[in-house]
Amino acid sequence: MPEGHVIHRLAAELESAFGGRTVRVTSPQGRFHGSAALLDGTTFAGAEAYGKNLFIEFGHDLFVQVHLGLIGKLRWVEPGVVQNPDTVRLRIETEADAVELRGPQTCNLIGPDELAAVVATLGPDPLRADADPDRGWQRVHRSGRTIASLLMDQRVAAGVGNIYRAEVLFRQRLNPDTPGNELSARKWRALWADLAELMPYGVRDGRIDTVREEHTPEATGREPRVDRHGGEVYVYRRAGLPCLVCGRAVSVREFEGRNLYWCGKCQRRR
DNA sequence: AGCTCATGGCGAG
DNA sequence: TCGCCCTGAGCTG
Repeated sequence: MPEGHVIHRLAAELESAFGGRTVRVTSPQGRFHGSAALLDGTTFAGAEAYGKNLFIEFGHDLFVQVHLGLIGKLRWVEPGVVQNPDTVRLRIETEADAVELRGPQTCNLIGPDELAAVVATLGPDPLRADADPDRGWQRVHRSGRTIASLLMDQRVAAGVGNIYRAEVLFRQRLNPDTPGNELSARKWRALWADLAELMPYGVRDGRIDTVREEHTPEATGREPRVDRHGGEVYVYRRAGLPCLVCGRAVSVREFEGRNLYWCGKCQRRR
């Protein structure tokens, strides 16, 4: 379940559990064994998120780059016993806390130069204080690609994924097919400001909530999405259900290999 | 028990 | 644009 908010939340949790402590580092699965052996017994120096990338520093200038991809998970577990070791790529633990990494797209031991190179490929991250939204705009306003495509491009806004894309486009009442070069600077700024407002809630709560008070299913009498867990959203995975604002059935279509959700009535305007 | 899908991203063609 | 990688939850049978 990884969009940027999850990664930032994990970075903070890792810091608070392991910061400054000597840690056990292993790869029960074996696929990261060589690197884990190098890190075992070192000091956990810090963890930081850039978009969907997590960088964990051990000792001095030894970084593990983690990217969860679509199915990867980093979970807190009981210290001591390892369940299903065959899928645990990386495990970090002290006497008090343990965390396990399964199914990551990336888990690499890198140095500061490689870290800088990865960060250089990323656009501004709405969750970072050092983000410069204008870097994203430079790409958007020169592009004939649609805003739906551009928002999934990590060079435009690092950390945004399929849920935040759908939700922020809905909240801004923006048609997903609007070409970047037809978007006004004002609309881009509003889009960015909305992401910068929404995503910290995701970090704080560990779930994505985007629905304003007056539009909740309780307030409107309309169905929430069927998923049992997860936050309250306007359109993501609500295809066929009535739009929480206008009542029209929410649309879905496959776009660039992913499901794109939107309301054909609220988001008519480009 | 098996199948499908998922909040990503890459490389081949 | 497609296939592929990694895992596990939530279905179906």
